[in-house]
Amino acid sequence: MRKPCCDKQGNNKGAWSVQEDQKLIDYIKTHGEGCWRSLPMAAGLHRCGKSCRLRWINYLRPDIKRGNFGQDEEDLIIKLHALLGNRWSLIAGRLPGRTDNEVKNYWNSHLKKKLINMGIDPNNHRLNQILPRPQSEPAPVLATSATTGSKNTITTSKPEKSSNDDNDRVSDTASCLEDDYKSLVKQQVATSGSSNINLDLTIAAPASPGHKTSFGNEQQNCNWGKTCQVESEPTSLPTLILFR
DNA sequence: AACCGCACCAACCGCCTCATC
DNA sequence: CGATGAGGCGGTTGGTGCGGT
Repeated sequence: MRKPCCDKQGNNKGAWSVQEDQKLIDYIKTHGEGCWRSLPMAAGLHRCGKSCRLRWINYLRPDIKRGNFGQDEEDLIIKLHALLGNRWSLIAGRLPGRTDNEVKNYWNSHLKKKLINMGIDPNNHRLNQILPRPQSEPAPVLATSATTGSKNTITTSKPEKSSNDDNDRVSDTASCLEDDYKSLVKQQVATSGSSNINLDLTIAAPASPGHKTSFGNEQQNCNWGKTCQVESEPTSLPTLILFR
């Protein structure tokens, strides 16, 4: 068993003070990110490196966009969650200025409930058949098969952890869905016009500098490493349907 | 005014992956 | 090639604020 990295006595825990924030900002401005383990001592912080990293990435980074999520961001999160499951860092990488923690919190506190209210299972993005839905509600995302009874519904998101260990990774299904996603992107571009949301699924440096994703580590015999360009006509109707 | 429940979100914890030795 | 360290990720927790009773 490995010892925890933050077991050092005397390290601060809990909320960060303004002074601590300033020390961290000053240090990173001067020396840049990296070497989180040695950063606290160098910066004069009584924190573990992990805590410093989290604080910087989730709160102090200058390019962080704070405030409410826009409707386009919401939609994108839902779509990406359908594709990727709880891969928050990947999803956040598609949302400029948003952090994985923020996306995760927003999902858990807002979007999950929203989907449930719409009669959609947030775990698999499928329509709950028994749940009645007000007529005035907009038609939810849904796979064509969910309403037709076809078995072609693609279950993309990561199900509960207990169900299957393989589901804890970017599934082959997800990579197979890339084409569906391309279609969705194409639709989105056609219907909503310009957007500054980065819909590209390139597995590269995300929106913010220094924010690495783990995608490079998860190529898994697929072409995630390539820029996903919308270049071919969809050969079939996309399984996932846009909200709007 | 006091209490309670809920929602939100910052931060922590444990595990995983990758790099290095 | 296994052991170890560091960084990163996702799940969970705890503090705080707010609205309802």
